[in-house]
Amino acid sequence: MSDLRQQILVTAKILLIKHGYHGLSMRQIAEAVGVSKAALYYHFKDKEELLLAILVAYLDEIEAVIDQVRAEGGDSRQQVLLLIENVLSQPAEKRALIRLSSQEMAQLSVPARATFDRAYHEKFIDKIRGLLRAGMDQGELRSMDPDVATWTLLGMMYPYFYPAHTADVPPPADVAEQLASIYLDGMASR
Amino acid sequence: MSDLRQQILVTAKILLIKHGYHGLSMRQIAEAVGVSKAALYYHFKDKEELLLAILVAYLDEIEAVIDQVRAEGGDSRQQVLLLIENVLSQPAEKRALIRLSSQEMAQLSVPARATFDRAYHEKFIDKIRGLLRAGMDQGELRSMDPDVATWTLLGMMYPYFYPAHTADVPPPADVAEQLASIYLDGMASR
DNA sequence: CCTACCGATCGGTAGG
DNA sequence: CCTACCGATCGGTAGG
Repeated sequence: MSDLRQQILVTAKILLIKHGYHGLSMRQIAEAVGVSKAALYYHFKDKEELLLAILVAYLDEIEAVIDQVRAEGGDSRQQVLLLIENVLSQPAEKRALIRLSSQEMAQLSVPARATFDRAYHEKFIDKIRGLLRAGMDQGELRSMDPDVATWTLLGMMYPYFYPAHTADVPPPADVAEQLASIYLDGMASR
Repeated sequence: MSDLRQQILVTAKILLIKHGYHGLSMRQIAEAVGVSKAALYYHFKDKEELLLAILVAYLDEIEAVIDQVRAEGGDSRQQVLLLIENVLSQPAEKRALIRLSSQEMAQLSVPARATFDRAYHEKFIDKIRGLLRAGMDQGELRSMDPDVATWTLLGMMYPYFYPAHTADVPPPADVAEQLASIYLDGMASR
């Protein structure tokens, strides 16, 4: 992986967060990096491949966060708290990327969307669902549709993936506590 | 309000949901309506004003839904259930617009964003927060930061504002029940 | 003079 | 990786 490729990814990621896929031009990226537009096309087949590289690289980071939470042990309820804390304490830029993943998916071509969707579920959704399902099996969480449980947890964090809420800093730690408290009480086994 | 203006709004709304702001051209809208591009510019100063008109018109619909829920009475916990049921049973197109509102806000110019932001809070966020705060004052909901309570409720519904989840039909009624159950148990007074 | 458009084209920029 | 371009399309506006 060349230095320039890395530099392109870093710069393009920042611009993508600010402008979205269609609002961002290859010309713009090239100028920000300080290279010609052709240089971008040397490293990435087209605009879509560049977007995909940014998003998939980020999915790897998310996966690492989730794996770390699961490895740190504790029961599933502690893991949910830890997950919320870890996700919300990410820098605003990283949280924005989670939102962009689902948001810009619709802009992808059919094959690219299929590729991304697979990684999105494998590295992100399925991992969280696995954590929650384990908690249900252990009787630590109430038994319900694991998909609804997963998307509810993600959804609760979603507002903090928008710039409007973040003001470019992570939300205070007590927001994570409040979210965890609502979710865990709502998901308590009965 | 002329017929053509209405027709433009209806058509542009559908295209906006599919393509997003930057992915949608005035040309495309004009062709879909069956008029010239100049006709669009007769009714709307520019592309941004058209987007704004679509979103603000939809905020009025949301406001009506919330007002209706509050008018139907019942305690705040019943109103939360009713709100979730009503929002999730909206057609996929309407739910997609809620997501677009927050999503495309970032693409607006500074003055346009200020205008929209005011309407967004007045007709949507503040109404829900008012409902929840009333519930807290009555002791029907646990006392906590009303903003966190509001965004948690909205966030839980967010996944169902994405096409990936909706498959163009409303989620089954028991999803609304499950969401309400998690939220209301998590928000139960203690 | 008006409202409600039209066909054609402007200067720039898109992805490649 | 660059310079020099392309076919097409972008948002917006001219005169009538």
